[in-house]
Amino acid sequence: MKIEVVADIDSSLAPWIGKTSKIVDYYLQDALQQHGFKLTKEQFVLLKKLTEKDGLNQNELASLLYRDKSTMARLLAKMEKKGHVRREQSHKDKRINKIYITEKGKLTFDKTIPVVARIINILEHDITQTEKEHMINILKKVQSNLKLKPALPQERS
Amino acid sequence: MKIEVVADIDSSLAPWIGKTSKIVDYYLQDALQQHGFKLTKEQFVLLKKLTEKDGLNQNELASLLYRDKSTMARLLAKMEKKGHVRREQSHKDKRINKIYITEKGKLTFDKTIPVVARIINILEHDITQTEKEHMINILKKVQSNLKLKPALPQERS
DNA sequence: TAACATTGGTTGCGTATGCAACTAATTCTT
DNA sequence: AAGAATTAGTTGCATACGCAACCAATGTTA
Repeated sequence: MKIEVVADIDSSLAPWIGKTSKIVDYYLQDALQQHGFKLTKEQFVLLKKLTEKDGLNQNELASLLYRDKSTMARLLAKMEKKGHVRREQSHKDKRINKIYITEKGKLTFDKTIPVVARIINILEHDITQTEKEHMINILKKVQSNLKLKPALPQERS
Repeated sequence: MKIEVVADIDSSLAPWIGKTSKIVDYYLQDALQQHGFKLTKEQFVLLKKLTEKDGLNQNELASLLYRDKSTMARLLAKMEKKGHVRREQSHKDKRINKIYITEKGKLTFDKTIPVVARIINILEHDITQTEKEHMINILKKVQSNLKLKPALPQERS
């Protein structure tokens, strides 16, 4: 009887999603290191977001990247020290730090893109466009199923 | 041109898998805390594995759960201190610690299962069995696409 | 306007994670 | 059998993560 429930967990989506995500992260991280970029996956994602939208504050970034504001604060501190990112206190509201990507950050990001793109190509090998879309739809459904329930740190990405 | 590549990344599977996994983890963690279990998701997964197979050594567990042996060592130290797990040095090979789940560990695990099962039910709401199987197959394909390439810490789960 | 509430950001804490360097035990080689 | 290589586990280090408590600035309300 207990065994049934355990089997249920195994045949559910959750462990598959989790495990696959872990593997993807691992390869991405590995690729980023091997090519001499001292970027972590998280730092790459941050730069990507900043490339799309500059001048957000820390909370907004945390929200968009689905992390706690404290995590974001520390990530930004590291990135600022490395010179990839600039923190600028707002004049109107002195509580707010607006975040901008620097030239160095842009450069690093551009150099990193092909590496990431390569991993993505590998990982999607032999998967059709239809399958991809189908899968993304199911993933969206999983997300919205969970979004309905309790409260998350913040919003979506 | 750069924008194209960025768009490529966004429409690929990787970010969807990652984000969904993050959300699932978050809910699982939250549910485990809310019900007064002081278990983390990792600790739950460890107990689950031990329920299925007792007496493995640390490296084997690390391998099965897809983590570095140092991470596993520390997780086990915590679980041992809590009394969920017992570490027993092998007589034949004194390097090896065989890991056993304790009665307390079993009890905790059993009480936790319904909580996890509930999250799984929520997350799979409105997803058909066929869709589920289809999705798991694609996830398997992603995993094997990546497994072919460089080297991972260890083996599969 | 003074008191209270809210908001953005920081910090301490506990956990998790992988890598590299290390020790002790075991196995392989010569 | 002695020396070399391998293996299991540990530890230091850096990063990441969320929560809770906190501070300072802004907003709200009485």
